[in-house]
Amino acid sequence: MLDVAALAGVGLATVSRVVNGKAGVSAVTVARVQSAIDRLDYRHNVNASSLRRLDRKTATIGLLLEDVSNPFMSSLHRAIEDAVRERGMLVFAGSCDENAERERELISALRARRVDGLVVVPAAGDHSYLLPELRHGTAMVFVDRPAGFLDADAVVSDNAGGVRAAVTHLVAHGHRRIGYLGAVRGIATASERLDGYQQGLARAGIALDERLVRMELNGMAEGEAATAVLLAAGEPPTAIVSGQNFLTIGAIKALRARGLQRQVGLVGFDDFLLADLLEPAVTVIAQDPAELGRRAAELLLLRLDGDRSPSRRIECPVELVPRGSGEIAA
Amino acid sequence: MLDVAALAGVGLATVSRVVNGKAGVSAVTVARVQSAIDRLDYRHNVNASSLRRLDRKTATIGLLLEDVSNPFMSSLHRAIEDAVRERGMLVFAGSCDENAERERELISALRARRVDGLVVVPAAGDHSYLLPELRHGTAMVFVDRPAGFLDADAVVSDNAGGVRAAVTHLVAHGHRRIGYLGAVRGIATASERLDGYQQGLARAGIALDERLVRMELNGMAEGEAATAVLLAAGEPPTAIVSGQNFLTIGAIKALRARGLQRQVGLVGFDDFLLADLLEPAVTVIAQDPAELGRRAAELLLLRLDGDRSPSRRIECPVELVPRGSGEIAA
DNA sequence: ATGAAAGCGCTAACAT
DNA sequence: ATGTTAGCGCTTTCAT
Repeated sequence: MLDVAALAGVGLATVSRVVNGKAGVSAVTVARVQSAIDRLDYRHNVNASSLRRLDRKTATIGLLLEDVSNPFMSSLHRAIEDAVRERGMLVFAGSCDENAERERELISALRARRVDGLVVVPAAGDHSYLLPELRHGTAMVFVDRPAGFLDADAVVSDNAGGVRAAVTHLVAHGHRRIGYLGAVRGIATASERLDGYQQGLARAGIALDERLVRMELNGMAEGEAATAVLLAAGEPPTAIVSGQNFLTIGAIKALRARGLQRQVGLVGFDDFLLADLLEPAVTVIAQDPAELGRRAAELLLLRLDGDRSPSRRIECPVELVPRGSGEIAA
Repeated sequence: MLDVAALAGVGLATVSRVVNGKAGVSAVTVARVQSAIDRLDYRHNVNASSLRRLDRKTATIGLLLEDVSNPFMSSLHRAIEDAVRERGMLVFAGSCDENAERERELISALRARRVDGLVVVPAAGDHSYLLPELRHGTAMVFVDRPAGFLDADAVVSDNAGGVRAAVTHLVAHGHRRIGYLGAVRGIATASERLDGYQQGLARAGIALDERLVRMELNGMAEGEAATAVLLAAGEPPTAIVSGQNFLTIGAIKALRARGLQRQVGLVGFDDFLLADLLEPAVTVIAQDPAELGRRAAELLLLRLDGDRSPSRRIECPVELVPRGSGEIAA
């Protein structure tokens, strides 16, 4: 910057004004500085800038996902990127893998880089350790699940409602023995969805049969194995609700392996690519990850603009998409 | 940091030494400083640190993808994240959407944050504008495609070889009229794959029929439409090779719509989730995005460690995965 | 409209 | 083993 000032024959402050697009510089001076910038291939140092500037802003946010390569998470990612891009902000992305320690490490690294805000898909556990950070003024929004033991903004899907609708849908097709596959209870979404299952049964006046419920499942293989167990039981379910997309795919594999994909009903939480091209096509409760991301980014930007109102919880609707697998009669 | 020094009753430099884990501080002093850090909830400022430090390193890299939410790209992302995580580095991720201008904007923003290195899936076009940056010492590796008009490290798949193998495979199943669906020629992978198609035909002694080739396709819908055109022609192809995963899915839809999915052979470039559960299951030429990412990160870290040797080009093998759609006889 | 100088949080050189 | 000081690139007073 000093070089630019020297070449343009102006003072340091003037270059700073030009670089930051501030008023109070004559057009000729701007042009001179601009050409010096171009000639020297000068690149503004945002880090140094934020160090000195009053608001301390780095125009940078941190995004913590369960896994950047998970399709649901990466759709969230894209929506958030697009939303903050307009403000010239860049996003640090990281994967926590549902690991609380990894989450803390990443947040610590992000803090050290002085990100303006944080969008977090929280791992299970206690997030009260973020209270000082929150109070300090770092904008923070949780997505997909609320933070544990921390009063902070959250944007989530209507998990219970979605699964409730799925159960009701299957009941309407004559099913009474409906199995359920769920992820680790510690994850808020998993326990809310299980609640929805129980509510759905209750509304239909069906007693809960614990033997039809498999929780703590993680990934396709475990979904497949759990489905196999359900199907092998004395009184197997006539339909299954799966609480997560990889579990759904596992369930499909198990059904296929037994030639039961057209006999046993199936509704999965989360839409996925090609669900409509499988046979039968898969009925799902579709979340809208892009919408979740947009709303989260919107809230974050509000906070960054100084909004200090009480924390908000936004619940996005989900949609049951009938495609075939959920319309198999009992 | 000044506060920490005051509370611990030591000098600034000593706190810096402790924070950076440098030798030459007595165990007691370290403990005292550490406890002051904890008490004050002090967080090191990496930006300020890099400003003053000799090597200027920010422990940060930039990753430019076509789209962070594209499954192939996000797998790359994850592999790179994992590789640099061990060094305590964070990654800025961004989507260029095959848009050269967007790429420049992002790179400019990353430069302004003084990233140590760049991993880029380049949009079509001229990348010589990065030469000053490269010379200046920013580590830079291109993945999936080489940079245009810039001599820089690149990690790519064997695109031509993969499509050649696909054609040979179809020929072995009796096909002579093989259609091809490809993306925009400006993208290196698209033109290399088209080359592979022509090579495969040439090796089989089959004359190229331009009417069987559809290029400049973008996305599922265009893939479907192009397939429809091929199938509606006077002498339709008995098999199709698709040069990209979304085009493949489009082709499947078109075949299904005409009930031809068991008559017309299909091999797609890029594996995708559920390709094995479709009927018929889809034969693909599988790339290994995680391996591409690992190799790219490896190269980048070498450069970051000061390697100034001539630029390297690493080509990763691809694998033809026969699943059914590619084994339909002519 | 412009410039000079102070100082953001830190590391490195030089003290001791 | 530890402290003092200069200065990284920048923005912000406060001058003029």
